[in-house]
Amino acid sequence: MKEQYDFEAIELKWQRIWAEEGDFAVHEDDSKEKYYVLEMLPYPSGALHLGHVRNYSLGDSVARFKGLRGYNVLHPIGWDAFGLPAENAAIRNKVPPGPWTRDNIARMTTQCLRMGWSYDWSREITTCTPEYYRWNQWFFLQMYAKGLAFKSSGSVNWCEECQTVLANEQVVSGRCWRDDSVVVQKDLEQWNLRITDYAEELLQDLDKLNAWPDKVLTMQRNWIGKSVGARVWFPVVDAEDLEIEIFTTRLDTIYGATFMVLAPEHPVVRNWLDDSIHGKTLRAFLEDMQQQDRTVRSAEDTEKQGVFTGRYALNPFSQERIPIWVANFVLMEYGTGAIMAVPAHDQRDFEFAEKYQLPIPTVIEPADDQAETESGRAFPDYGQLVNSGPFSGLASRVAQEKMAEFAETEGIGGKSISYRLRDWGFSRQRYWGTPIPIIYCDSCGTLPVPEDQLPVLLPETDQLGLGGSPLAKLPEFVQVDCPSCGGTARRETDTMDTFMDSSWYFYRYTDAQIESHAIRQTAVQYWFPVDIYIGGVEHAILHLIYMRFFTKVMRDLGLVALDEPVSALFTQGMVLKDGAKMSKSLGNVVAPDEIVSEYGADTLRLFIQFCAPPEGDLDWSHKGLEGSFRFLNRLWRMLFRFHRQLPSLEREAEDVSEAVGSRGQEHQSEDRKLRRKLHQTTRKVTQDLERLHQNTAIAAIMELLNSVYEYVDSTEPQPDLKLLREVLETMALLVTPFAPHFAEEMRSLLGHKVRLRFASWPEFDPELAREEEIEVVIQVNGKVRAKIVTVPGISSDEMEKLALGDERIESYIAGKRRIKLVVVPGKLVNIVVA
RNA sequence: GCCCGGGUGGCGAAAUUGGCAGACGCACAGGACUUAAAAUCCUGAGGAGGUUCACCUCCGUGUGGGUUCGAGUCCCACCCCGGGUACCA
Repeated sequence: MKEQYDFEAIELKWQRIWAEEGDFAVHEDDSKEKYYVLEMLPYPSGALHLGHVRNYSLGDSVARFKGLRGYNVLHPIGWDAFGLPAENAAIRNKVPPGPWTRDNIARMTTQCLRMGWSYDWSREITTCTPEYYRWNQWFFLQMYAKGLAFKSSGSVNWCEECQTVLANEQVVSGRCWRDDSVVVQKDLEQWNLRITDYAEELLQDLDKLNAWPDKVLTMQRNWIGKSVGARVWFPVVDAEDLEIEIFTTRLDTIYGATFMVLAPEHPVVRNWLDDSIHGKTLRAFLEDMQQQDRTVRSAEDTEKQGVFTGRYALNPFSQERIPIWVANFVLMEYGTGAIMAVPAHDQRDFEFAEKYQLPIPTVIEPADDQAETESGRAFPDYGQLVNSGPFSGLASRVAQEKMAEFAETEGIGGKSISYRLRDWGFSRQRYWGTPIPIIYCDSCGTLPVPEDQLPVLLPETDQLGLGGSPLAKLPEFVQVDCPSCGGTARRETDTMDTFMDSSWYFYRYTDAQIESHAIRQTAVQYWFPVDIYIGGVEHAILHLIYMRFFTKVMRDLGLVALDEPVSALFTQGMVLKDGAKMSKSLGNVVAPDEIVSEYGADTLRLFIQFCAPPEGDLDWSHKGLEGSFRFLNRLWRMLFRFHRQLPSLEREAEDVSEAVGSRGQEHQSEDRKLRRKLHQTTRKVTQDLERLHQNTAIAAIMELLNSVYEYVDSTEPQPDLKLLREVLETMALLVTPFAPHFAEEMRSLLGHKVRLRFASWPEFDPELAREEEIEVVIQVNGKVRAKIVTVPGISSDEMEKLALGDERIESYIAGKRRIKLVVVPGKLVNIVVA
């Protein structure tokens, strides 16, 4: 054993052995309980950053802990390799996306190996390979056949200068990030996936996800945004058969609807643009709206803007003629893209009505016990109906029921449920993604690519310049024989949203090599559900809802027998630098490589898990790394000091009394104290790891090491070597989840011939962990006035007696009247006096 | 704007259920070792004030209120920071 802790030699040595011996390769084994640890797969952006290090070190600590606890652990990794950054890099650096991505993967793989994470690399997947993405295409075809994939018009950010679609990220305050020209909204035919068919189930099944964080459940619930209300058709005056459908959650206010508002994108608006009086202003307004960002447009503090269309509708309840407006604050994506405006009882409608001087009649009055309406504001609460024809006098809730019934019998509407959730806009006018397997034939129409012709290969190209869909510019890709008539046809040139790739990859891990099918069902049956899924909280909505949706689709296709793929979710906090998300554009990325070469992977892994709780954000600072490095060195020195003297493993079974007896009685209390600390620490670390409190688990191990130093000091020159050996043995196991190379080396130095893979997590004895004495706090009027050391299990009566009898307490209560006395068993006495 | 989080010493943080606020670590200070320094080992420490120091008092978990014998923890209002907002992943 060397005196110095040579982390590099140790880490490289064990990484080699783990790989050679295949320590992390797993297979389905019915004799063991399985445990599937999944971390969100990385996007190969270039190099590992500290966010990755944090995520995967946490996952690895869980995987190694569960492995030591006897589970058959599946711990896979792969690459989310399609996406926009590769295309941006291609345009910037003139490197095609394929090679760029593959280079990044190679580099990041090396970095992962250097970190010593326990992945089963034989299951590695890369989503940009035909072996993977052909199954994206296959799934798409199944969904197309079931009507779950469909085309519809959708609006995109369009840059006239580049003649191309921009991602939201590429729009910087309304302008193109490349040439600073104004971005407009443009309608394009787009593929969609019908996630809204599953809206109710996605909402209901959130209740099954007991081991998901509440905040994620809440966010998803709000995202799905179920609202119960009614639909009503408003006939347009002087337009035969034309009716506009609205959705409202406040049918009870319909007599107060004095105008209608349509979203600028509403289809009926297009037909009114030629109106001789209003057409011009209408066209100008719509053009204006094309340049207004959608999130800004709907913001409450955004100035409400609108124009009158020149048309009127008939309020089907009051039979009043009401004007139809178009305005920025109504969105096509929500509800029906049209609202009945009730200015007296909706704040946005109120502001709009005031601005454009529309009538604001009151139809709801507060019930007697409610506050008066505030003037200058809408009254949005429930109350009692007035000026509402036959419904006047009813309470809001009752009126909603009666009015919905009325609408139904009259054939003018009825009860309805609306969701905020929109269908999944699935196509991208980009190159670096999975080609959508669709063929357009002038005579046969839209046709799916026959399954036996999959995959539709993405051609390797560097023709990425500006303008339109890159694939559309590759004739050899576009031209295809029609699978039906054999004539000349065109391929779809849009590619899939990359969220497709990450919606089912975790199934593929269970048999990553299978060529005949997307997944092997027996493998999925064995490994699923995922026992814990660990990833950044920034994925709380999109990825995690698409993934849930996809599982339900797969279930309905008969592929899996699951409603939900993931039983427990852990959302990790972000790694920040100076209070902001680390990103290349901010130039605040910290590279782990330097840290690894200066301190080693174990120190980095240990520190990144020690310095903050895993669910909280971590503002990175180098300070403190030294402390984790010091801890490992301190442990190393203790080992070095005693490793030659420690009783050998072979003699471990021999009688303990021999060793203890020979050193007499004098240090028995120190021995007991250390043994107690050992069992307490094992208990604490075990419990903390079960609830993913890695930071406090590490703190506990540090405390134990401090106790060992104290023990060695106080028992000098005769520490109980048998006990010392037991402590060091246990510590090797306890640090394994955080510093596995160190642990492996430590065990080998202690004489173990078998590696951690064959070891077991230490047990603790609650008897030995029990404290000999406890401290009871005595408060007077809630202030700590004394502390009394006593025995565990003391009764409440005795505690009270001790408290009242304590001389320090006497001066505080003497001559005062006792009002109350609270005893918390084993902990505290509070005497309340006046 | 809307939805979801977070705010505790000089710093990262801890505090399973409402019960001693500040474990553990960093930085700092002092001591031991050393010719010296580094490293190491040991000790100290929330802030203010009093006593002349081993004791005591008050203040203290973003701000202001509230519930409670007792609040970092629960409730109400507000301020600041972060994430998401459907084409970044």
